[in-house]
Amino acid sequence: MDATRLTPDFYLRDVLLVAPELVGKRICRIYEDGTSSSHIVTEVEAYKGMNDLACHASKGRTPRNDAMFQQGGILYIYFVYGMHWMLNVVASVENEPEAVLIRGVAGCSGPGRVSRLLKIDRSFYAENLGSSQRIWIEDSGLFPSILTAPRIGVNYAGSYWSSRPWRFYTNDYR
DNA sequence: GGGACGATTGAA
DNA sequence: TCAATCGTCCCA
Repeated sequence: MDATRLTPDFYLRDVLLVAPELVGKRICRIYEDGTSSSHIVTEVEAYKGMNDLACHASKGRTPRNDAMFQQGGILYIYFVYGMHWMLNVVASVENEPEAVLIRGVAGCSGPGRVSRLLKIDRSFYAENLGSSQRIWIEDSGLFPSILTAPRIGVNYAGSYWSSRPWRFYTNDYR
């Protein structure tokens, strides 16, 4: 079923390589009732290391962001605005805190909506995409055209970091 | 213990 | 334009 599941080495690279390559990949999910779904990733954002003031890791390692400091290939899940779960894929090697926020899949735009669609919650914190039986990412064989833009909702990080073109998306699957 | 704030969303 | 809503983190 998951013969094309991405292997750990895919994630153990710089987040600025991993993030754009995740666009067009297929995110697969098996739910508790046995049903399943898969969706093509259409929009992501890269958060890169302790110097990136928009990245949670810039505040130092805490229980909340610990997953981002771990080896790539796991999920970093957090809760914001009192109501939304954010789904992130951890990239790079241990102690290089980098992650990719999944902002949209085909037919569903917005990070909070994606998590609601995929029924993501705290229980997915640090879930391993290489071995999980309920969520993983597959190669789709697709090669969408990728566009870039500044990241959304990070003005608090200052003009330099908020203007990095680290949002990657495609319009190929609308 | 108290308070500020957020990688958002949906409605006014 | 603005309220909803609460976990996390900093300061006292």
